[in-house]
Amino acid sequence: MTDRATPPITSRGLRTRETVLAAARLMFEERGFAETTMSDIAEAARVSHGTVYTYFGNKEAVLASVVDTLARDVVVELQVTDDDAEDLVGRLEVANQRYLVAYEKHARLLAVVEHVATVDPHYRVVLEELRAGFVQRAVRGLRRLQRIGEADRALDPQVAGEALCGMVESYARRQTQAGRSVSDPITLATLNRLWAQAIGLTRPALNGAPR
Amino acid sequence: MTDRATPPITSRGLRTRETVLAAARLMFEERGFAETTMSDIAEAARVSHGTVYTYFGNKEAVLASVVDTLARDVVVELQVTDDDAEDLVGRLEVANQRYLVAYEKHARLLAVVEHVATVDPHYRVVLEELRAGFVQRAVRGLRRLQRIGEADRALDPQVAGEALCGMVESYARRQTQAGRSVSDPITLATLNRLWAQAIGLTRPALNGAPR
Amino acid sequence: MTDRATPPITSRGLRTRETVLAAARLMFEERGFAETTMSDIAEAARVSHGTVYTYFGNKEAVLASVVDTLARDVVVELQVTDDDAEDLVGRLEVANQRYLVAYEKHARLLAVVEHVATVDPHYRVVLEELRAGFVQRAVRGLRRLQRIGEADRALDPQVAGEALCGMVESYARRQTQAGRSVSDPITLATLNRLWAQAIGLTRPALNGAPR
Amino acid sequence: MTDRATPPITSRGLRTRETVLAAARLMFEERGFAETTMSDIAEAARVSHGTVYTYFGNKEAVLASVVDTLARDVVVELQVTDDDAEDLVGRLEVANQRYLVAYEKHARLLAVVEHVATVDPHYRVVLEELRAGFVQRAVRGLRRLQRIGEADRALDPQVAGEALCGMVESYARRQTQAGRSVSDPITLATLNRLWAQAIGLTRPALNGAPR
DNA sequence: TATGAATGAGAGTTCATTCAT
DNA sequence: AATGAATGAACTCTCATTCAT
Repeated sequence: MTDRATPPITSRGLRTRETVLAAARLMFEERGFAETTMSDIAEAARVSHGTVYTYFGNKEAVLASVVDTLARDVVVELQVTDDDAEDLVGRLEVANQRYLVAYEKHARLLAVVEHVATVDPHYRVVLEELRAGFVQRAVRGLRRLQRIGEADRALDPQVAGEALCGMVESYARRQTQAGRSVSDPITLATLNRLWAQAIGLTRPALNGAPR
Repeated sequence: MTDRATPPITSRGLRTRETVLAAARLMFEERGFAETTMSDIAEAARVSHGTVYTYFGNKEAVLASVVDTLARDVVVELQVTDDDAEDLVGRLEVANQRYLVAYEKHARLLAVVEHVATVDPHYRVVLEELRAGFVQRAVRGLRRLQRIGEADRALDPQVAGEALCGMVESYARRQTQAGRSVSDPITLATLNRLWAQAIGLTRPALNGAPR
Repeated sequence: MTDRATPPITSRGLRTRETVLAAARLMFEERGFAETTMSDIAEAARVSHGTVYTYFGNKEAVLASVVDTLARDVVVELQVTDDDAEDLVGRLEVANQRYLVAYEKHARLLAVVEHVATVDPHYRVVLEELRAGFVQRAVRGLRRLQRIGEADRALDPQVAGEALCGMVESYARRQTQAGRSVSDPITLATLNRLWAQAIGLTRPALNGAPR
Repeated sequence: MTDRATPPITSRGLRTRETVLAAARLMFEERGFAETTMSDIAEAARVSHGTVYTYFGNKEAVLASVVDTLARDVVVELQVTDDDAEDLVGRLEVANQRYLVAYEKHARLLAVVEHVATVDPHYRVVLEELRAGFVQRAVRGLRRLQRIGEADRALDPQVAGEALCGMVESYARRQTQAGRSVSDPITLATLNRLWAQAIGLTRPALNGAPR
């Protein structure tokens, strides 16, 4: 009941904590949360059973920490610099590429989070936030294009933004699950073209055909 | 060792089996497979603990049966009649609507299947097959439109088909998870329009703007 | 609790009872008592689950009935007629042969009884009685031979009788367990010769060497 | 799946393991293997339910360990030193005594092993090996006596050896089961005399009559 | 008489968590 | 800080037995 986990003070403790965290992530990815035991984690980290409890109050806390790290990483990886803020299409393409790469990297852990999210609302929020950056950029980009008359004004930007981000994510998920890579240029080009045409991007802005 | 579970013979047995199956589906949807206990199922079905084992050899077998029923239902629900085979866009719209409705109905169970699929390859196949009908229809439709010059020939039909189906599924998933309905006409119209424009459908074939 | 088992009245009932009994014996022999389930018995008898309870109040009662039949059979099989009552050695040889044959026939069930006897004293008595006939004949025979000066008078007839019967039973058990037959003439001859020499039977009474 | 039972490292763990093992032996002896529950063992060892699983992967493993200990003990207890290797009869008498004492000590556990051996061939081998030493000594002894003309050459030494060892074991079993001791000098003397006479040992080698 | 559905006590086993060292 | 022993609640599954038909 009492939270017996204390933050590590010595550098040795810090190292151990990191080791456990890394091991936990690996195991969660490999087996899912419910199917991973604390022993699995301890074994993978090559520490004793009880050591995990030195740093984490319980199994839930381990997951929370793993997901926390994930969230931090993803935010960084999806960052699109503001250079060349006017090239909206170019920014979209960069964002999509970043997204595909990041998704591929974290796909297995994301699947775990998605599963626990069906039971624990906290993780629903986390997922929401992870996606928010990607979606909001898309929605805002679409709005701007509609305003300057370069995108189909008949589309609800929120619905369209979410749907198109979903398209990319969904494709990434499917490919990743099937063990196929998703960061190849052809896939990227096709998705970009679908996206651009879907929002009715007027021709001049469009790059050449994929392949 | 031996499969102690026998199919019911009397109508009473049949009724009980159905009750258990329905209860199991509810519990799996609510808590996921690993998090549901056999007692949960028995309680929900208002039968004794052991009765579940009268009809299902073990927990896995219950899931298998639940998913089997799901698969049967989905196939029927996604069926698009061959009437008006020439109106490709109309057929696409019908298919999308069917899909959204079916997805909404089965979303929670599908999430469960998706989770167990990460561990058990058998369920990967099941999911694959569930999606196959929807995706193949999309891919074939796109190919036909490309051939008659009414869709963008620069697109890889397989990638595009999968991506667009993914777009619809993804949208449905997100909305459903957030507790929002997905079968309203505006959402449908927007998704249809995105789809149509994405594949570069020439204007005449396109219905009016959504809203 | 209430003894729901009623003795069968119709001939059809009698037949069913016999079928169940035979099936039970087979299963007990094959798996032992604890490892045999009522379903095993029902299945082997090709009757329904509940039918067993029509004739036997519970699992214990089935075993009791099986063992009862066994006891009756064994008594008959070990019977040595009183013809030629004077040829003591001949009678011994006949008794030994009878015993070996009977043991081989019932070995597997006897092993079961021996096991339950470790827990249930009732079966200890049953085993005692099964052996009693064989042992008593040996003891009485030895006493008579000692009296007429044809056997070693230094032996305690009770100990010797039990030990020699044990020798035969033990040999039968071992051979049977190893899947070897025990009713061949060489084995019999060797055991007879050991027995005869052990009690110091004076030469004239002894038959020739085995082989 | 994985063998969660690890050998103890600390002396405390070692002590606990021994306690559990001893308790298990007691319970197996008292009730047999199938009839003993893991809770019985835990209770008898005064440890918690789960502690048994700390040291033994499952119930089978507990039995295996108990039997392993038994086998080691028996080998030591049956050892007959090679002193006075020429006094064959003396050695036989020592071997018999050792055997009776050892049998009495382990009778109940042996009965358990004999029962599981009917189902698990591994234990058949174990029993075979336990007896092998005793039987082989007898067979070899008899062969040597036959060669030097001091034993009945008409006997098949293998059959005779097995039968006579069986006689001793059988007697020990019966007496032990009936709750009587077996290590008294009269029993021993009688068995020795029966054995000696059975193999036709010529008089000079024979010690005086029992009693 | 016979059937098969239903029951529930109880078995083996797992594993998150606590504790003594 | 780290270890490994110990715990016990909770789980899956079995099976003797009862009951309605």
